[in-house]
Amino acid sequence: MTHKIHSHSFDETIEKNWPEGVKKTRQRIDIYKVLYLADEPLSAAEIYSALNENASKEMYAFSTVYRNLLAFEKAGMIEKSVLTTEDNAVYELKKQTHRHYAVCLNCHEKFTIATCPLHEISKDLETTLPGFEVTGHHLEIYGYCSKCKKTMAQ
Amino acid sequence: MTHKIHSHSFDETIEKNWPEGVKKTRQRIDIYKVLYLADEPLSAAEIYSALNENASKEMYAFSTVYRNLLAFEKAGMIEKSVLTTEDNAVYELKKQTHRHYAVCLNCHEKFTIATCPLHEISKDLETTLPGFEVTGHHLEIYGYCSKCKKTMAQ
DNA sequence: ATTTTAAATGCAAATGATTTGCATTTGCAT
DNA sequence: ATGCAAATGCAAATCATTTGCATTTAAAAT
Repeated sequence: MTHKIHSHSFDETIEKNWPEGVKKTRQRIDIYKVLYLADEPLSAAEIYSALNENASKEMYAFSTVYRNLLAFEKAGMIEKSVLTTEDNAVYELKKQTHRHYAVCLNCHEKFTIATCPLHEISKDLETTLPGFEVTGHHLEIYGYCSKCKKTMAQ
Repeated sequence: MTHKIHSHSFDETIEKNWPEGVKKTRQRIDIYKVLYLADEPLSAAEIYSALNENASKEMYAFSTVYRNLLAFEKAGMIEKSVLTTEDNAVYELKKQTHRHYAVCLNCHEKFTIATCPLHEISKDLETTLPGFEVTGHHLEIYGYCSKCKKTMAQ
């Protein structure tokens, strides 16, 4: 996370997606990069750890992480969601592609779901709720994975 | 919520849906009844208020509400969910029919969505995740309602 | 390049939801 | 009726998240 080492596509991404009104600070760029490099939604604590993991840098405050996640969310850069099985929120960059998960209520393992139902739903919404502007959605399927079903049956 | 006055269909419901292993206590029956009478998911605080609203009865403890919601959830009697826009969980009885909402990120108003995509998704799941037993799901669409869009544009 | 200023940061303390330890009470099986 | 494991009530603990305030900093204005 030394921000002097930029991957080519990170520079492009940040260039394209950083909104006008959002002041660029060292900590914001680093938080953005943590989210950019993550392959799944991260909690504030995970982002905080990722930032402060590297002993060679100064530490960032927890409040800074939270305040900037809020700022990013308001600016439409990220999406926040809360899983039923977890007691904290998770955050991810808004991307064209996204995934949904089936979550095991027992072991909390997440299994990726192939389909995303947004498109059909949003069609219906246009007629049902005229004027409502959809900016995101969240789908979570829960139940028990095959492994846990066996364990719990015993 | 005086539990001596039972509506006919509440008695039937509780009779049919109360699982074997769950001990019936006064407080559990009252909590169940609050959920039964509610027309939308309730937070623990709302359930607590509904229980203790009536000055003529003894008070129930907050911990009792939480512990029993957990017990109900484990027993498959209720469903817990956390909305992105709220900072607390909400609970509702597991019923055949259920609704999803479009939530306004600004005013937090909830608009009912006509469609429920569970059926198509669960078909896909059977092939994608053999062995995973779906017990519930949660869909949330978010964005901005027409009223807030106007307000925020100014 | 330097000054200016509103916004961002760090820290510690506050908040709010939820959980837990423990002594007491209560379903319900014997 | 009796006994015991499970449920309750209360207060204190926990955990995620938010906030107040003094200090620093990005970036606009000079």
